[in-house]
Amino acid sequence: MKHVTIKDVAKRLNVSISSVSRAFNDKYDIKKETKELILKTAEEMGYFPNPIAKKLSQNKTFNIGVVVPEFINEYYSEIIIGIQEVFMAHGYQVLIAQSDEKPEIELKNVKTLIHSMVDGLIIAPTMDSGNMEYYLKELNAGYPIVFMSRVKETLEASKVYFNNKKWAFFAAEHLIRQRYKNIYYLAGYKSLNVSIDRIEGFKRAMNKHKIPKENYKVIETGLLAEEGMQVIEDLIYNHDLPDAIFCFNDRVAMGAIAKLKSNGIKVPEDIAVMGFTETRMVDLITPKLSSVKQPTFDMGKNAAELLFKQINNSLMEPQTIVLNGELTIRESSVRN
Amino acid sequence: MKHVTIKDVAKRLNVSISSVSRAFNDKYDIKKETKELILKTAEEMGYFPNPIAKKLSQNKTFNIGVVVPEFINEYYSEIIIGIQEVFMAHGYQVLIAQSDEKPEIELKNVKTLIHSMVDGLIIAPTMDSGNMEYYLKELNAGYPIVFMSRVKETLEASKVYFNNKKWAFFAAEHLIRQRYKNIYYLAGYKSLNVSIDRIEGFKRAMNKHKIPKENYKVIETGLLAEEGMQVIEDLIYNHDLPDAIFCFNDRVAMGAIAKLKSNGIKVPEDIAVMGFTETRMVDLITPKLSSVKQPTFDMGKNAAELLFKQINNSLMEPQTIVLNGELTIRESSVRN
DNA sequence: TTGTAAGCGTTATCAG
DNA sequence: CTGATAACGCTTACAA
Repeated sequence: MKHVTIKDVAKRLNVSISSVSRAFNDKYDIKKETKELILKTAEEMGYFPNPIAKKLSQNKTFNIGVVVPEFINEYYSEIIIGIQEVFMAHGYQVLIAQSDEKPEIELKNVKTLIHSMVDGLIIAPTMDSGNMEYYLKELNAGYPIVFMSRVKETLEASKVYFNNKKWAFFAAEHLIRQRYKNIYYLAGYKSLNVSIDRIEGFKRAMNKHKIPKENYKVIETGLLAEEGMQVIEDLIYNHDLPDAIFCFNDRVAMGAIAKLKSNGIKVPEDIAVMGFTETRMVDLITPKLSSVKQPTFDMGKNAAELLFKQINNSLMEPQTIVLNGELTIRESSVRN
Repeated sequence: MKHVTIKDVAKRLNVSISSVSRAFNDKYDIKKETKELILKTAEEMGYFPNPIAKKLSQNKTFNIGVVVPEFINEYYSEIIIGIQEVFMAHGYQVLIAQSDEKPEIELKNVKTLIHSMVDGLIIAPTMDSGNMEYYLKELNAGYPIVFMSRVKETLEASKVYFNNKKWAFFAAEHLIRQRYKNIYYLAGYKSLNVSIDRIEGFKRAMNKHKIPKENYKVIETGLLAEEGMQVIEDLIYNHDLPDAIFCFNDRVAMGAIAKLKSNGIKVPEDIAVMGFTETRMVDLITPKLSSVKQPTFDMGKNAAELLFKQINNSLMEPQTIVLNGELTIRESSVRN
């Protein structure tokens, strides 16, 4: 139970604790044999440097904090794995906090992590609340922060995000090319930065292909399957069905498809459906869902690397990384 | 950037640092006014106790480690949320490590966490490898560990798990009551403790209802949808199809359903399907999937509370908590 | 009720 | 190359 300390090792070998310390941190000069002897003995004694003491004396925690809106869905889980991979390789611990999609909880999480003195933060904000100001204040005070995923392009800070405009454009264009004439976009929350970007991409495709304004619509939904269902129910009730639907994410798409099917409307024969942020479910549902895949793992890795550089002051200017994805057409969005 | 310390506060008020310390830890006697004055001044100065220093002097890290097989699927994510809720309320940080279903990585994760001196561990093991011995050695050496989810009932340690036998029995019995005569169980990995228990529950139902041995089968699959698909493909190839299939989890079930459908086999008309470990997808697929819901959140909370007690020595004997679930019959397993 | 001072286990500076 | 020793910021006997 008792932890062997550097002193125990030093005493055993009749060397100073500094020597032992040096043996374990090869940035100092120390004779090779001494070092090997120390390491060997330490090993035998079951000594392992106490990370807490190291943290205190170096005034670093070697912890970083990651704040995500949720990690129930695979999207942020995969991102986190990417982050962990980078930081664990550098001997850091990654503290994960999830905000349950609530800005208040997000702010609390960030404050808790800052109080626990993490060396840096990766934040994937929920909605655009007033929190950003607070984060930027911390950032300007010298706190390393990297923003991720749901961020504005204009944000003056290091950030990593998906090129939502471009890929929403591609997805919408695909539907147009399939000769669908009436296309509705179930757009997530309009207050979400990513939503705004995807709406812009969607509209750009409509304009480029000269789809008349009365032939497309942007409808606000939430992020959940139930909300996709609700919108479809309303559309059915209002006899206002398009021939193609583009959804904010796969969950909304799956909700929409389920509701359409249960009303005897066939996908894609009667109405085509397109998802976004591809999940593992796409191949398992009927029809298989067309969707846009985001490079989640890379997103995490990139954000982590940016933060790591920031922590070590090797990043002078805020840097922005914009990632691209992959559009895979499956059964749900093609003419037979 | 510079952190305000206890000394700064003490100096400002001309009190000793111990007084300041005491003001922040109300377990010592201190005059009420002094305390309030100190707290107020500290607040003004932006002082916040340095957690690292506290950790070092108390020889505790106030960190606990959680090792899960994966957190891509909602199952462990929800469990983690339950754990976090309990420990954050006690001022602990929760370090999460995922083993990618690999025992070697799991062992490495546990060792890393122990080296980083977490005050206790919650381990959800991947497979039954030799790792258990190592964990029990640490446990016996006084290290607080709680095991979770995929554990043997005979394990002599605190543990929290789902009553797999019972609920696999209920699920299988439901299929029998629906008058399905040939029932196959796609059983996950046989080396998984939960698999063994569910197989036992399945067989118990078969025996109770006197289903002849030639009318049921236990087939090893993995944990993934693809593996469910593969098994169905093989069965189709061998002209060996039952009239009902019970699956290790919803993913396997969804894979099975997808493969059956793509071969023109109707669910549940031709073959009924039953899932397990209910996911949010159950209502979104066609047909809606019958499944057994596990209390993930409670599982996390219970494990966390057990560990917390162990850390604080208020738990003398290893304790076992066995949780129950909920069987929901949907479209995939009923006769019309 | 308050202050003094010795830890906690390292790193890092400065001599030697 | 190695050893003493002062930090790091807090808790906690012990004394007053």
